[in-house]
Amino acid sequence: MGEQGSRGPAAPARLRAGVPDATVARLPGYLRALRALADAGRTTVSSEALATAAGVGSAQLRKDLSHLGSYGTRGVGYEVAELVFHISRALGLGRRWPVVLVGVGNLGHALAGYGGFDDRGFSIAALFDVDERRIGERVGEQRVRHLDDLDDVVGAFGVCIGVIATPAHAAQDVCDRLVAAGVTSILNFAPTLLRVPPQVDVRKVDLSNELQILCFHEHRKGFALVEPLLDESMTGEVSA
Amino acid sequence: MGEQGSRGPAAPARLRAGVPDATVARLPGYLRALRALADAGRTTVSSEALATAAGVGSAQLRKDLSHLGSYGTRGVGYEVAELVFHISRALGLGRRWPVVLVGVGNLGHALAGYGGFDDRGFSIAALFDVDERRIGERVGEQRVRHLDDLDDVVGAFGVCIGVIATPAHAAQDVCDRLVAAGVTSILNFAPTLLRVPPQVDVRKVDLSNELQILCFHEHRKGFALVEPLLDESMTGEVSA
DNA sequence: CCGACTTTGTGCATCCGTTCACAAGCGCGT
DNA sequence: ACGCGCTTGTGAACGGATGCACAAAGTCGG
Repeated sequence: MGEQGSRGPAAPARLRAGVPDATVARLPGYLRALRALADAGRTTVSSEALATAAGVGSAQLRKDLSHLGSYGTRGVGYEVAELVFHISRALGLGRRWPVVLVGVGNLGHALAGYGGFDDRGFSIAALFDVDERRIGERVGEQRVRHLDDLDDVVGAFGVCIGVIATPAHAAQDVCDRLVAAGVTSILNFAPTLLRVPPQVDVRKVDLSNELQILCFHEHRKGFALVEPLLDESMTGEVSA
Repeated sequence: MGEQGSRGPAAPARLRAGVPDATVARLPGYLRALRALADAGRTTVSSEALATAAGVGSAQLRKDLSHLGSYGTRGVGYEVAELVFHISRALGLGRRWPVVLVGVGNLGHALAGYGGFDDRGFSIAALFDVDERRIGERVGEQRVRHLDDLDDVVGAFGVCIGVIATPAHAAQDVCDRLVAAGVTSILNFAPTLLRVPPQVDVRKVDLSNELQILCFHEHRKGFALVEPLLDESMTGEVSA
């Protein structure tokens, strides 16, 4: 993607196209912090205050926001409502996004009942499973449908986001069917690497991975206490 | 930090201490891919094959592994079992880590029943909630205990990892109690930013965040189809 | 109307992570 | 025994992200 030439002063310098991934990943956090501030009655907020509320540095916050445009007032700060609007629009939350969820086991139930969906901008278009015993079961406002109906639902609602909450062994097959039906963004809770065509985005959430990462740091903390600067030669030959 | 002089062949150059975070975050993925290979009967694997299985580039895999040591054989590849051992050890998975889970709602149930825990290296030391109606309920092999018992359990099992699966409004309080009890790593499923002392690690998993990030890319795809190179001037004045 | 104070937006330097490309090392066939 | 081909490990270039520090720009009080 070639974005060049921000030099032209006549052009309003729209760099909307080039929002770095790292920034995008933080925008939802800013949005949440802003909503909390709005609920608390604040109408304006400084970069310092918002950054603290979102858990980042103020310089980083300003740089992130600068990628969306100049929506602050120097000497004052940002207007909360305005910033919410602009961040929402940058994230594409202007419309309501229908989402399909596949796999209505323990996790699927939890996700379907989670506030995170209907909360802001997302609605569950349908729940799917392949287990005959679950078909027809009511979960929230939806009834569980058979995965074979996927194409119909995706077509009818214009769904482009799918959530996979199946066991690992079924995930790739479900993924393929989602992609075939036209879904182009997938959130995967199954502990498997999904193979998808290049135009499809996948994000993975894996409990086990996260625990192992925490575990590493915990492990290091332990060593930091006992032997701050020694290398661990004695643990080098446990095998054999 | 100062690793220079690979010229000295006598010094074994132990850089175990300096494993980059980005590398650590990928190690669990390598581990999973290696286990899959082992289950398939493979005893050795090249960086190219393992990288493909883990969804990364081969150069990145080799560099990541080089941070743990030199456990490959040139011209051959890596021995699967050996690599599993070394990565496991680097992650601190040599022992079994007890974990406490707070919040036994929909999500808590799902997490407790998830294979990811007992699967590899983790075991649930106890489940906690504050809702009297849930105290005593059996979930898996555990009974739900009251959060007031937290200190006892953490002390008795030497727990240092806690998982928060409560509603957002309760998360900070639960977090404080976990930290006070001695927990130093927290996996947070509640959509809130947790305030913790600097020595405590927090990782956050947020459904809504992930969906919004996907949403952004989906949003961009839509524009890419309609107007590949135009900037979106007409969407600039939706307000007012 | 002006000057002092506040806060944004951003150039710049730095750091970290990724990728390339290749020399070093190992096994194998002859 | 020896060279050939394969794969690792890593130096080095590259690109992106982070944080600092300050000029630009606005508000507010006098």
